[in-house]
Amino acid sequence: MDQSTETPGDVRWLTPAEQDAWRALAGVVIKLPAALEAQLQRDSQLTLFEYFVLSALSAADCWALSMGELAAIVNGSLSRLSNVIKKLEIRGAVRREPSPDNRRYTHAILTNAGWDLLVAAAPKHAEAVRRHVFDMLTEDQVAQLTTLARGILRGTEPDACWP
Amino acid sequence: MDQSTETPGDVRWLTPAEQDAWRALAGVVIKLPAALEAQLQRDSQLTLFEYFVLSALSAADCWALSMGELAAIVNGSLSRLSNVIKKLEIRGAVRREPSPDNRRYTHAILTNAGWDLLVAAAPKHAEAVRRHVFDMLTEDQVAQLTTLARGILRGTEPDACWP
DNA sequence: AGCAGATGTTTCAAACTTGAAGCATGAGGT
DNA sequence: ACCTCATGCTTCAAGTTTGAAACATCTGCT
Repeated sequence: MDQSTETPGDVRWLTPAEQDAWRALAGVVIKLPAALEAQLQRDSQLTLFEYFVLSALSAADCWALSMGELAAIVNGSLSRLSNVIKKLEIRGAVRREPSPDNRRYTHAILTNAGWDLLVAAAPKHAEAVRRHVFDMLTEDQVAQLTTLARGILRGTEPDACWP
Repeated sequence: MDQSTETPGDVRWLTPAEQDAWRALAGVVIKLPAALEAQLQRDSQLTLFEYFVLSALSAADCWALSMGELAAIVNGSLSRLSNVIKKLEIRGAVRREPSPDNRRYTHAILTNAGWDLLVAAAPKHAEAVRRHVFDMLTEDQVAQLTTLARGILRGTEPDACWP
């Protein structure tokens, strides 16, 4: 409400080169997930988020993770995850049970049916990722992409700064 | 529904290097917009999408664009845009009127108040983009990013292929 | 043991998004 | 001129996401 007191003199605006980069990056950030979602939905009736969830569980010990751990891995809020797990549970792809150690924790556990669903979805999803991303890049560019994206990710993590 | 007839032999899975790149890119695609949204919301009560809308209008001739053009520029569905413009209109940042040429077209037009809102929001938003993205990259990396992102964008555009 | 607070998850209402259906205006054929 | 279809936008219902509050379990203090 009070940003009219901003002193414009000290703003570091983006350079033209940075503006170009930002436009391109913004496009990717919007369109890439949309394209992958569309493919997953069409071929496997899965959301990208649901796919990440199944994928994360399949990589975990005993195919099980607590809701909190899982939410952190798939970058989603706890309440969003809770709803999605509920949906996947109804579909039979996942089951929930309280941790035997500490009954505050709910374990989300991949079922065999969930594994089958993931296995069925994976090939076309991998193809889509390849088509949309890696077919467009040289090997060197893949290495660059990894470095770049990790750099940006580092910049996104520490949110504890106020102007 | 019929992907069980998939022959797994010919799937080009991702290489380990590609998997690394994909994990990093997926992180960026999720977290970067979330971080920018949070800042805009906090400082200017604006969605990233709303910011894009105001920004696109401010760059247009006469501060006006038809709904369809605007939707294409900001990468949103027409119905989403229609709702958002309605909200911005209530807020006084935008006004709508039918095109004089062809009354099927609705022009969304930036108001002075909308311009002020954008100008007030821009400095902190630019700072956020800089902090989250460009402060993490060297000048060379910015150039790489532009090329990479444009490549990926090209891969995302032509969606007219079915397996 | 008993209780205050911390921790992990779920639920609820409000806001948002989506796709389909509806509405309005124009263009093209007869 | 009339009718039909195409085009541009809006609205509606259904589904999703969010943040806050509720709920349940555990921990540590007395």
